[in-house]
Amino acid sequence: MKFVTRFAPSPTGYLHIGGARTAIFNYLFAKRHNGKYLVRIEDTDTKRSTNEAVKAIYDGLNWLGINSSEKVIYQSKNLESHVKVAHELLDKGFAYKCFLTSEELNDLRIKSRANGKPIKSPWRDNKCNSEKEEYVIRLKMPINGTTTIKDYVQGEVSVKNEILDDMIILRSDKTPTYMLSSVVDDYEMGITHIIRGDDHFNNAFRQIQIINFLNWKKPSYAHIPLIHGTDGSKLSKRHGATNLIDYRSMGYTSEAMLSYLTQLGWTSPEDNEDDYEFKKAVDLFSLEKINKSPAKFDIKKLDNINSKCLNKIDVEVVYKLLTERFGLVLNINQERRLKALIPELLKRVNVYIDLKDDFEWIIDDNFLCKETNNVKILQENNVIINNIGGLLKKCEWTKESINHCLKKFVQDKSLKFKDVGPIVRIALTGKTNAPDLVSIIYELGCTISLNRLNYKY
RNA sequence: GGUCCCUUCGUCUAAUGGUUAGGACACCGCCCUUUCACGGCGGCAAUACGAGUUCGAAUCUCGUAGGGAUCACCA
Repeated sequence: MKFVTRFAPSPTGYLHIGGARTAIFNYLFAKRHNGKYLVRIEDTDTKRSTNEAVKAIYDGLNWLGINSSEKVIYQSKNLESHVKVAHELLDKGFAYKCFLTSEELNDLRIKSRANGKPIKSPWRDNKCNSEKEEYVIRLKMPINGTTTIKDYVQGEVSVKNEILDDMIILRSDKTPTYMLSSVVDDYEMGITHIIRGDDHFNNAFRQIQIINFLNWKKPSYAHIPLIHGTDGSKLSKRHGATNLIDYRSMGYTSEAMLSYLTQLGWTSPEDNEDDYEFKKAVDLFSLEKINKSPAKFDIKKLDNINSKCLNKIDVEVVYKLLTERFGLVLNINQERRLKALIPELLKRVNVYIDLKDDFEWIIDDNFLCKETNNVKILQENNVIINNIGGLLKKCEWTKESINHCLKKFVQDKSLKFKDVGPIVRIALTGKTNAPDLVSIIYELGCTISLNRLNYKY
């Protein structure tokens, strides 16, 4: 059997975290079964769809590296086909023209809310059509029996057909609605597995009626639970960024995002490592292991995974991320210093943009400590750093010798390393938290280290 | 309100009727150590509640409470 999945976002805003995860699950499932993963832009609502949103979706998917296996499909390009199906449904008696005005509809809605029954248009059983040109086409939902869906995530769920409303499939302006277009496109694209957000679950019972009327093959369904914020409510701006791409600018890697989102709601059946790589999930993914309950978005966990990813990826990659992000133009020495210290610095941050706090002392050849409290400490201990500067001048430039030099100084002066270390660190970096001294001195090089240590504060 | 879904440490989750209810993140402590980290070791911490079925329930059934989805000429 061939597997075809699709991610079908509507271009009305940026790519949401939840949408991204839906895309990932679709991608994973298709790859796992050597199938196709397609992207379809659901832009039948011309009033709300924008080109910017389409671009935002592409940017997000590109960042994660989960692009469509084939050319992206725009729903709006297939409108004719949707309209044709609407009329087919009408001709076969599975749909009807409804001439209700919006006022009449409002009245019906109020009544339906009161008695708990769906809206039934009086035009449903009217044999004679009105002469008016203003009408919508509604689907004639079955009123008896039940509809059952065997969902990969939700299990077997049944609803009574009487609760199904006669949904509109063609608007009065003759354009098809999502409820119709989506079904037709899924059919024409040969989608075998519909993996989408839980918010579409109720739609499935209604959309499946179209499939039944037309005798089309039913796709399999997997309605995945939504992602919630820390307080358990639907993820929103209150909980921080919900725009996927914002996490790129915050310094997260796409690898981390991919891994985090993959494990949010899905557990690997074999590998219990929480920080498994996304690549492994391609071989292990299964819809059955998706949890039914919504998961909360936890940025601390993302931080942890991101930190692990950063420490695993190549220094060259991090260097590239940094120079692009901050527009750094470095000479060969500056580049060498930064690259040499990146591995040490990465142990101390969760997101790579936090490395910017260390740029100055690493890159700037003429850097000197400026922070007033720290300058004061240097003034009080100027002799010590100058002494060390003097000793290092005669030192062979290897880590062993530098280490030996520092240790000997401490010993000769009958001091503790902790009396000297922090001062030297401030002189070299202007900070109290930094990688180990020997590495700093060695990588900064003789000239720069001596300049900073011999300075008269 | 109707319909549907959900509920295990703070968080992500494991445990397909029998486990001292396991792991990871976070948090706390100890060790390592020239600071901060990394790393290592350890600790805190959960089956929403109430009945029932059973020798035995996190697991099956029912009820209660809480949460979520949906009820558009949006998708």
